[in-house]
Amino acid sequence: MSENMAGLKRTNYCGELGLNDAGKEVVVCGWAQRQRDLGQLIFIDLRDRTGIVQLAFCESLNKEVFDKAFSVRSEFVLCAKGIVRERSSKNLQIKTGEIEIEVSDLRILSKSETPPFEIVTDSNVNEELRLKYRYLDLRRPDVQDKIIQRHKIVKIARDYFDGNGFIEIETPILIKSTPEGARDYLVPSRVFPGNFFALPQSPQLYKQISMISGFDKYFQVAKCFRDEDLRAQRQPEFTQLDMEMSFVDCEDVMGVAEGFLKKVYREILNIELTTPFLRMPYNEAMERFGSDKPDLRFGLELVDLTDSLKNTEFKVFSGAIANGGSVRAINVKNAASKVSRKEIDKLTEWIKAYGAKGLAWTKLNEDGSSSSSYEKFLSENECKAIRNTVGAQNGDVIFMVADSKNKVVFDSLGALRCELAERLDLIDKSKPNFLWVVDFPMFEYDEEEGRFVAMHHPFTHPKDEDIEKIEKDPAAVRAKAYDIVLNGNEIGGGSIRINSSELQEKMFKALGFTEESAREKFGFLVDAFKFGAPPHGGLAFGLDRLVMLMLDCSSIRDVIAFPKVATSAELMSQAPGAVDKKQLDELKLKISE
RNA sequence: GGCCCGGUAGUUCAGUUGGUUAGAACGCUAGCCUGUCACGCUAGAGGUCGACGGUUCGAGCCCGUUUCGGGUCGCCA
Repeated sequence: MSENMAGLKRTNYCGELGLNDAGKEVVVCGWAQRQRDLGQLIFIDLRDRTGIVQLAFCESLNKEVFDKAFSVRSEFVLCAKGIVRERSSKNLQIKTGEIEIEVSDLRILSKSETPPFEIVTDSNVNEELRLKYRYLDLRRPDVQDKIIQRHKIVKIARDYFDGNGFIEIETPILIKSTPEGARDYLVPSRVFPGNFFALPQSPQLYKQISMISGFDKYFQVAKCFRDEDLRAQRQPEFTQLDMEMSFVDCEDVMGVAEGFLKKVYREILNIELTTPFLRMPYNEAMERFGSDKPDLRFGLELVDLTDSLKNTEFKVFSGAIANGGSVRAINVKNAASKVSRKEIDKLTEWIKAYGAKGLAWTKLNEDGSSSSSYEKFLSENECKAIRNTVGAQNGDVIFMVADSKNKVVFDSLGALRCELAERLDLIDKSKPNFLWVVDFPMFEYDEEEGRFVAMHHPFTHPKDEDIEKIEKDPAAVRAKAYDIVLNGNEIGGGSIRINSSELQEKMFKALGFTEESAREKFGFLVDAFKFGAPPHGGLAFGLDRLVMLMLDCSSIRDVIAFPKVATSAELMSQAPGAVDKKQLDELKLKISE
């Protein structure tokens, strides 16, 4: 039978004891990390969230307690009372290694089966098993530490925003579905059979409404939900640090966000960030890096070869250009000896995932010889022009993509750029690289829907000078939107919002909403705009992603206590699960076979 | 939905060209041990090779299907 703690009260955490405590009687609680039985002497390492302390048991001193210690196994929950003693043989590798506790009273509060994996730092265990036994995985100090760091980051966020006059407002989790954007998680209504709530993809509309209500500065640690497929950096259920401010423009919001990052980096990582961060227009980011979230820790910039190649006989290039596309290249310095022909062939296959039909390349060897996939189809002048334009010298490798869609050229070369930098170890990982991408296009054309859709969301304010183009030339309208990028990862984004019902209606029209559908979906917001809406704007950080990058993790699952796997199932609780027929009946739902 | 990768003792892995009884380390169990701290020594237990089907005299290995997990494209206003 397990024992209780009657008469004992914890006095100290394990990891906090030291030489200063020598001679004191203490009570500690925790899990048995390991028991070492030396015959007439037993040591137990006791672990709690602060660290480990050694308990010592001597058969000749206290036979009853010694016998109890003999029976202790890994992960038993113990409570021990004893005197802190300076050790005769110290272990300076652990924080509490100068002392031990000579135990006079030991309680086995709970026994444990042998755990399916050892509870140690840096254990290399299959993630599926770790997630099934997440409660054990979370006992591992390194795993636990990430969750504690996350707590500290959230605490800093609350303090920072509170200190700057923001008010935390909880917005609803059961809301109305708005089928723009990501797929909603739906919750059936019992009271209104056939009707559904949606879980919020973000608190967007409510935080805007709270501006209209006069709260002026809003903040929330907000759970958000998107029923889309997962990625290493994406969970269906995630947390945003969400904020909104009134009477501001872009720079004000970005300044507040920078202030937060500065504070959190200083307090968590002891890194002093230099603000303001670089601002880069979207068009420049795409042209130079093929990405709206470029990683600026390395070069490998894209070079536009369209002018040199528009008249070439080689139809792969000239055809792409004639159909409205482009030919662009990356020149990789001194890579000829590091990138084999076989690897290039693999990259050619790899890049097809991004829509590229192929990967053209030229390898300029150190000895002046060269090989190329395309030069034989080009004139000597064209070959020279390419080499000159990209600035290639002996030892370099040129990669090129041609496509009639610029999006394909940018996406594929943008991805190739990052892949090559990773493979060739060109990334300066010594410090974090922050960047604002600004001046996003207001609209992008959706071929499937056959209409323009909002790139950010339909409440984004266009740049004032572009408002007149909304009807005539929607593709040229830029938005007062900004994304914050860290090391090539989007960690947040926001915008100044529309605050006039006239402009909002104009936007809905440009997006192809009929008056009725706009009213049906967002009528309450349009109505609210009619009653004195201040100019306002805001931003949301993807908290999970920010924490992941700050703690140098490769998966977002590492910084979420109970994450979901690729199928969006949760392996520990086995969610989602079937429900009783009675529950379905109450909801007037039937599961079709 | 597409493509790629993976699944062998509790764990991490090895397993040759398809060939006798599938191995190692750690963990676990028992015994011994008074200063260990990744304690040590001795002995032992532990396997549906993810599942199903096929090829074969013979399958952990080859083929097909499937399941679970990872990565990625689509998707993610």
